[in-house]
Amino acid sequence: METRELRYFVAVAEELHFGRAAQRLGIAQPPLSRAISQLERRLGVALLKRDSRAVTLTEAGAVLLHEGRAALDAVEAAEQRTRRAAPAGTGHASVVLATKAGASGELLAKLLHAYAAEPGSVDVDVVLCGPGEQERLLRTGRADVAILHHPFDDLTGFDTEELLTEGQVAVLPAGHPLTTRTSVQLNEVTDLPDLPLPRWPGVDGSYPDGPGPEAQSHSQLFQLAALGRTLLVLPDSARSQLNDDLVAVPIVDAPDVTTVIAWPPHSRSRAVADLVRAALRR
Amino acid sequence: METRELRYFVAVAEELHFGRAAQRLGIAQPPLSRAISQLERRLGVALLKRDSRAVTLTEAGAVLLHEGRAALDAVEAAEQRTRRAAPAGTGHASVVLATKAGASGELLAKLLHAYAAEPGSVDVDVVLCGPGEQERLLRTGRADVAILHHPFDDLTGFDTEELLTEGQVAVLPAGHPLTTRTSVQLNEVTDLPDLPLPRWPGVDGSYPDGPGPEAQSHSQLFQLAALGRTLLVLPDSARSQLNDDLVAVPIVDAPDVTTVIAWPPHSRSRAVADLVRAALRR
DNA sequence: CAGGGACGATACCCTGACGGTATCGCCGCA
DNA sequence: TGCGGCGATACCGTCAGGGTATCGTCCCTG
Repeated sequence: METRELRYFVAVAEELHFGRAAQRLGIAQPPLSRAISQLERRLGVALLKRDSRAVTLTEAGAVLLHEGRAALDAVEAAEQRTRRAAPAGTGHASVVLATKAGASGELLAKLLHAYAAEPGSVDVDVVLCGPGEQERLLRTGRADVAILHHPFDDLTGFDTEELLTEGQVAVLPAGHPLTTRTSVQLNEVTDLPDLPLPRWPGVDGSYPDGPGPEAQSHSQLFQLAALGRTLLVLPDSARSQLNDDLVAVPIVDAPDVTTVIAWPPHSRSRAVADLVRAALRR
Repeated sequence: METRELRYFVAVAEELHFGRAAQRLGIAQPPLSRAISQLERRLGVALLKRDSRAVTLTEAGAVLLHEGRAALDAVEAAEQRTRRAAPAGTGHASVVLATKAGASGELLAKLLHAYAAEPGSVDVDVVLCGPGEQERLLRTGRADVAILHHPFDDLTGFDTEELLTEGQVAVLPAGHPLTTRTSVQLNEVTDLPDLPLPRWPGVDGSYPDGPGPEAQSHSQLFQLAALGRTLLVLPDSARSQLNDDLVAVPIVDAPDVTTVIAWPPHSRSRAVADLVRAALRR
């Protein structure tokens, strides 16, 4: 099976529409139809059910969508990591570490400091990205190692080491009635009609529907929270970034957030291993 | 990057010889040369160093060999699992379980029995294979779940659950001087010139070099051991398969063998999950 | 030192896979 | 009953990728 076929199938399986998929792939619809039916013939399995008016996945199609995405990620990772591999001595080697912008700042600083002190340490390219994006970077080889947050990020398929477990706090504007409390319950804050949760752009840049305000950065978030336009639920360590306008109240029943350092299980990079070791010794 | 290019590169990287690689791929040498240099141009990285007389991998080439193998495995796994996915109700679904022939027989029987008793259990295709082969089957999607043995099999990239940890024994012909001992040390048995370790065929069917006899099956192994032609080092549980001609003596300093059940981390199969649960409840 | 052989690169040709346009067939809907 | 949306089919052109022949280089050897 060629990656081209996989890409074609994944596009159709995601769009469930040959025309749109073809457009997304930058080709015409007929060759796409042909490629898919040829793939089905070669596999000997129906992948899509085309009854008039709607395209749906068969059982096998769902499997191929799932496994195919993983395979495409692996191929892309091979390509990216090869591209980044320094051509034997030329140029300086480096590691790419992906982390959520604005999260675990102190921990990260300590980690980088500890690693830099190691003998034989190389440059660390820190990539700050939006929530959930680190996982993608790691799976597609654009990053070598990442700081992830359980249970928000999907850790399946990665090797991980736990760095920190903490509770979560509700961030409220100073003066809000609940700020007099020493702790709150999750349902007390998530149901507040005047303080909806903010909305972040997805990978495609569009925003999910909902009542909350749209935000693109952490500074925007904090500003919106200070203005009483949104509620933030953040890990405990984020308190250090709050100013006087904002008050953090622990949420007693919110799930604990575990910060982990993660890397692809087959990684052979010494730099990654050293980074992980430094992180654990921190 | 297309899988064809990856396959070509992996072949050359493994053979370190364009002619042989081309032969293995069933194409002529010139198109292979072209494909590789084109790949290098597109990646912008040198993958191979061709100084006269020898082809060697560059740093980047080593990365692509490693990551590329993983990617090819993932693509093949996608293909195999899709092919095996029952076309929505047609035919009976089944799981493929790979295990080393002759190992952990009792444990396996209990596991299968426990699983079969579960509500909603499906047929389990048990594939008996040579040592180390299960891992490959699992990585390439020809199996859904496998019984592996730490530290012999490479578990990186799999989710696992431990089932059993045991010591190892030396299997000697009845009457051998060491059979009077209640335990031995590893170096006492591996250095015996009269009892070399047997040799197994590799994946390509050829035998490694060495003094030991060649064997293809477990019954051959036991027969060779009984004839005093070879030494066997096996996990403790293998004692149940020995007859009177053979005596097992515990090796005090041999590493413990852990039997695990392993599956790909992104598996979504309910059957696999049920099997693992049954294995733990066994 | 000349000749041969091993090996990868280059030159050149040819086939067919893949993409494009035009059109069909089917279905749902006004 | 005609129209529009959508996937499949027919047909055609192009170029990517495979084949053969040959070259250039290096090493080995007589």
